[in-house]
Amino acid sequence: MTAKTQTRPGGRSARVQASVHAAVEKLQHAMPRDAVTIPAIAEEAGVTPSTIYRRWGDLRELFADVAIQRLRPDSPPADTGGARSDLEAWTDQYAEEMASGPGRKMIQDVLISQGEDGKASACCDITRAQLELLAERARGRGEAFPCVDDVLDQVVAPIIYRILYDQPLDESRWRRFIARLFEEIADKG
Amino acid sequence: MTAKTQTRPGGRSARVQASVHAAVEKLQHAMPRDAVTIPAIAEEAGVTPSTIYRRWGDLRELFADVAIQRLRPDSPPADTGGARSDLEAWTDQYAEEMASGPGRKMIQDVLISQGEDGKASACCDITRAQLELLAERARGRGEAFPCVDDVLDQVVAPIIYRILYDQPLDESRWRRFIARLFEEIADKG
DNA sequence: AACACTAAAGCAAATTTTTTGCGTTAGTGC
DNA sequence: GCACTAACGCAAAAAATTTGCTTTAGTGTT
Repeated sequence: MTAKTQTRPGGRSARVQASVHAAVEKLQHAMPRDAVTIPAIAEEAGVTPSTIYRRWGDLRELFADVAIQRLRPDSPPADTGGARSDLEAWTDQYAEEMASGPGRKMIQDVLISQGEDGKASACCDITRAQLELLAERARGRGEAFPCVDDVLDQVVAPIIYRILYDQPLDESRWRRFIARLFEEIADKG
Repeated sequence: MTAKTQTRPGGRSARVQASVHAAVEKLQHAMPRDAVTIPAIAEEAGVTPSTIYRRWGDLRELFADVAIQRLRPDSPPADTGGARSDLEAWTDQYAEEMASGPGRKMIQDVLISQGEDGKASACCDITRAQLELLAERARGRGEAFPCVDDVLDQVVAPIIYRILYDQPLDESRWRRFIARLFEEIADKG
């Protein structure tokens, strides 16, 4: 996952990674974001700056790395008993989380990095996986559920887009988008 | 617009801004992006680094500034004779432009900056203005046109979202999204 | 047209960050 | 336990950013 944790001679990632990540999170709370420098993180983490430079390259990559870990949901989406209300509940929580100060920072951190590898798409995949879970749960109940890509495009995308462009959506609006998707699959059924 | 171009004693922006912008664009073409440094830009532009630092703060702000100017469309959207085909044509061009290498960089540059001011929302506003133009044109012809916010949320947002997350949409998909919006307003009419 | 006023730009020194070479240490597989 | 490899620490060198002060160029007024 973090690339070098595999079984190869010489690897030593776990400890350093943990303390650096912790240092980043601590400093991000303690001071304005642009004041968080690599030398400062290094000192807080008890490692040398060069370690961080060599391992992450720059602040952006490091921040993105931390952000992705925070994005990873710690619990599966709530089960409210019905497909549509499941999706609504998930969306409400997702939107709130993303619109929050830290949430926006995370999105930006991930997008900004996009150095070469697909760190950004990894982040999107996490969301998709959550939705797949909801879809599967619905299927298990014999309920209809919109295509996951459609949910991404018509519900998640506008939420993120508006957050990025500083004009957050309100709940009634994404509720409407969800309603549309369910209407559409109802027509076909 | 660029803040200091107003009528105030002491202003001197125009010349420096022009040469710095030009230098940025030239260097961005000539070398990998991370190799473009402020000192290099300063030399190319024939100004002192400190001038750039004081005026823009850092590379991100400067890049965003340049990107926004490039985003500003130089011609109004094509007139294809009908509201729906106008929107389709505009969307095709927009998506292509944004999905291109330089387009993606621009999006990122703008989003990354988001220092304090609403540079990002300015960028969204440019898109909105284009859509308003299409809507007005349709109105002039007596044709129905979807709500601009709906177009932003259901057509533009997924295009940008997918580009950011490195999984670009294909044409048939946004065509479908456009179709949905037109169906919806047809139902109400 | 000259004058006063203000903010931007130049310059250079001080500071901080980033890069780099090399020796050391810790984790892996045999 | 042994050999091997990559990550880390350390320190010097290079590059970047910041900062105080001076000079220069626009603006508005008389």
